[in-house]
Amino acid sequence: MNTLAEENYLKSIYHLSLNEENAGTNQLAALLKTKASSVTDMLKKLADKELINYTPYQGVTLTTTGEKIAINIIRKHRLWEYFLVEKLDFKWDQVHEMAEEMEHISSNELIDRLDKFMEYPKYDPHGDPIPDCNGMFKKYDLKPVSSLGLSEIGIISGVRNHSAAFLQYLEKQALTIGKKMSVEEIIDFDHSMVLKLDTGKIQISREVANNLLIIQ
Amino acid sequence: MNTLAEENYLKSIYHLSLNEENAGTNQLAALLKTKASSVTDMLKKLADKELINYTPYQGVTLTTTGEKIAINIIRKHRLWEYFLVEKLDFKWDQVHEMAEEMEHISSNELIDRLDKFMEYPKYDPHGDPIPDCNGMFKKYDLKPVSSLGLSEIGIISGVRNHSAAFLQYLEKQALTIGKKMSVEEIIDFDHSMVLKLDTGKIQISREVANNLLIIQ
DNA sequence: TATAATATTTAGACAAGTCTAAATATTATA
DNA sequence: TATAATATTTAGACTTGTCTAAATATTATA
Repeated sequence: MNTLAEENYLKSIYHLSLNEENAGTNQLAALLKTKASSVTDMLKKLADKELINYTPYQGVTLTTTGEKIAINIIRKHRLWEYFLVEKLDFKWDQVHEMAEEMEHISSNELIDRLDKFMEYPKYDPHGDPIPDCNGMFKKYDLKPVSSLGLSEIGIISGVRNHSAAFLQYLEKQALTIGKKMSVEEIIDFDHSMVLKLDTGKIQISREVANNLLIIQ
Repeated sequence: MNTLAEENYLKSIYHLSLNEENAGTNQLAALLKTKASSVTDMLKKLADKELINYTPYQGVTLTTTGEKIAINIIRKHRLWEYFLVEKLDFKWDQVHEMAEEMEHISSNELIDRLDKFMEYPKYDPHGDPIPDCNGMFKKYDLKPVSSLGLSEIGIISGVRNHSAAFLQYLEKQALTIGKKMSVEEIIDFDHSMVLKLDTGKIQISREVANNLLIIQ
C-alpha cells in the first residue's frame, strides 16, 4: 500500500486536475500546505512508482493506477462524511477534518460494507458525488451561481469551498443543498447578487456566488 | 496530540501492565514487533513527555496521563470492533486489524457519538469491556478455563489471544461468548480438558484452555 | 561471590518526509 | 530577443522512528 503522504498527494493532484489540465508544483504545495521543494521530492517518488506522469517543470497528471487510488480515497472520504452526518448527526460543516483521517483506513471491504449499510448514497453532505466500488460516478454538471444571468434559476447542489466558515455561513442563510433559487438582481459595482429563495431574498457577494454551485 | 507510534507504545505498555506489574523492554519489543533498541529510544521520548515512568533497566509504568491516553485508545478500538460486527456484519475474527487502524482516529466527539449510536455497549465482540467516556469500565474477573477443576462450571466470557486463527477455531467448536460449560474430564498426561456444553462434549488442548476465559 | 546468561542501553547509520537557501528553467515584458 | 519575474529543482540539513552491532547492567547459577 501507499503511505499517508503519498495518498494525500494523489488526492490533491486529482482535485487540481479537475480544473486545470495538469497540476503544478506550487499549486500542489499550496493545497498540501507544504513547500515546493518537498513537492518536487515526492513527485519523483510517485513517478518512480508509476502513479503519476511527471516531466520536470511540466507539472503532473495521474496515471490510470494513480487515478484509481485517488478516486478510492475520495470514495472513502465522502462515504465517511455521509456516515457522520446521517448516522452520527454531525452538521455538514463539522465532518471534513474527521473524514480526512478516516479516508486513509485501508480496508476496501470495510468501505463497501459501509456503503451497503447506508444503502448506497449517491451524494455526500456537500453535494459531491460518491464514486461506487468500481470508481464510477456522475461527472459534475454544476455551475457557480456567479455564472447565472438575471432571472435565471437553479437548484443549489454543491460547494467549491468546503471550509467550516463558508458552510456555516450558507447554513445561516438557508442556502443549503436542494434549495431552489433565482437571480433577482446583479449589482454592477461589485458583482454581488440578490437571490430569490422560497424563504425570501438575500444578497450574496461575488466570492460566495463563485463558490456556490447549482444545477439548472 | 501524540503520534501513531507513541499511541501504540502506550497501548502496549497498558496491556503488559495488566499482567505484570511493569513492562520490560524486551516484552514491549516482542508485542510491538520491533527491536529492543528502538523501544529504549521511544521510552525516553515518552518519559520526556511524562506519559510513562521510566528508569533505565527497571521497566516502565504509565503515568496517570499516559494511562488515560491508553484507555482512550482501547475504548476506540473496542467501540469500532463492536460497530464492525454489529452494524457491518463482520465476524469476530475479521475486525482486529481494521480496529487497529481506526483506534487512531483522533476525534473524541466522534467516538462519543458512535457510542451513543450503538446505545452504549458494555463489551466488545471478544468479551472485553468497553471503557466509557470517562475511562471507567468493569475490571476483569475472568479466569482461564485451565484454572478450573473437575466438574466446575463457567460461562465463556472472553479470550486472551485475539488472533484470527484462534477465534476461527473457537467459532467452529461453538465455544463462543455466553456459552455455558463444565469440566467433564482433565487428562493428566498433557493437561487437555474435555468440556461439556449444551451441544455436546469437546476436547480442548491446554493451550486453548489457557486462552479461553470464563466467569463462574 | 565470581562467572555465565540474559536484558537493556548506547553509538552510529538509514529511510521517509520535510525544510531553507541557492541554482536553474520557464514565461512574460519591454 | 534580451531581461525581469516567476516557477521549479537541487543541495544539504533536520526530525522521527527504525535498525545492527557493540557495550554495559542485571540476574541466575555454580
